[in-house]
Amino acid sequence: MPGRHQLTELQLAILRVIWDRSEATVQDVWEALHAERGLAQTTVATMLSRLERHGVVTRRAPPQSRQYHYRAAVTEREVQHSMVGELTERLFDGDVIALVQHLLTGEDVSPGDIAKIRDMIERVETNAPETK
Amino acid sequence: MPGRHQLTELQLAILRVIWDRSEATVQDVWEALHAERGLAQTTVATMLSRLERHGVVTRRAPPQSRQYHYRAAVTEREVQHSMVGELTERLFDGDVIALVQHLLTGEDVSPGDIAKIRDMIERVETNAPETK
DNA sequence: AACTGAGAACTACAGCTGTAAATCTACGCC
DNA sequence: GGCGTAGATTTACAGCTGTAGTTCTCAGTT
Repeated sequence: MPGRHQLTELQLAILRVIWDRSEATVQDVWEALHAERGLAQTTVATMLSRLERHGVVTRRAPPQSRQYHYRAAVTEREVQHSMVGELTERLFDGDVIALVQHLLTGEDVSPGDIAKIRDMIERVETNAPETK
Repeated sequence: MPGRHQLTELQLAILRVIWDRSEATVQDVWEALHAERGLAQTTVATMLSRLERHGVVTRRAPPQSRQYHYRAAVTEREVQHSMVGELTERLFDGDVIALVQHLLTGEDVSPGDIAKIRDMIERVETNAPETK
């Protein structure tokens, strides 16, 4: 039952590692990130502790070892939802349509993308035609 | 020629006041915000100074008074673009389509909204039919 | 039982935001 | 020309992130 999450770049990178393998140790996360970012293990450990304090991840030590295993307490979808929601609120006054319009009229979508979106809409409309 | 902007809620609120009237004093911003947020004038002043330091706004004192007038150095559209871009990068690995899909399949868009988006797409496709 | 090493926990610190009190400064008035 | 005051500037501080060194602890090895 997570509320609003505003996660930073690094926090997301760490979470992504955990999501990918559904459970990870400090070692695992460090191995996955240190090539790109050159972080120290203690940095990763600190971050994971804080994320736990914030209820974003949970941890537990398996019987034989005292090495903690971290699991996500929030799904990627939940995080996406709350972060996109927050951005929409802040930047478009909560108007999702305005956000979509921004995307469509921006220079980041190619005509091909537009076509894809059109198809997506078609699918959504036929699958959920509860237009009542 | 502004680069990446990651603005916070308060910073955006302040900018929005400036955008709305194209030029604003500390007083103006304070008047617009203190009802909602109960900020002190000095708080607003501090924020505006820092925004100026970051190049997000500029200021100038008109001849007769030495009360600064602040103007935005970035447009709302630029900010939207860079913030949405950043979010897309972080959360959807830069895949705009994935973001749109997230929006379409989430519970925030009603069937009516979907229809609006369909219309928008139609307009975009006919206006810019460079599908070559 | 003492020793060591791996991993966890604690401590530290700079830079940022939000918040605002305290202080400086210069213009217009008596 | 001194003085009040409006507004700007300076100073302050807590809480957060990113970053990491230092220290503690316990389990297994001689």
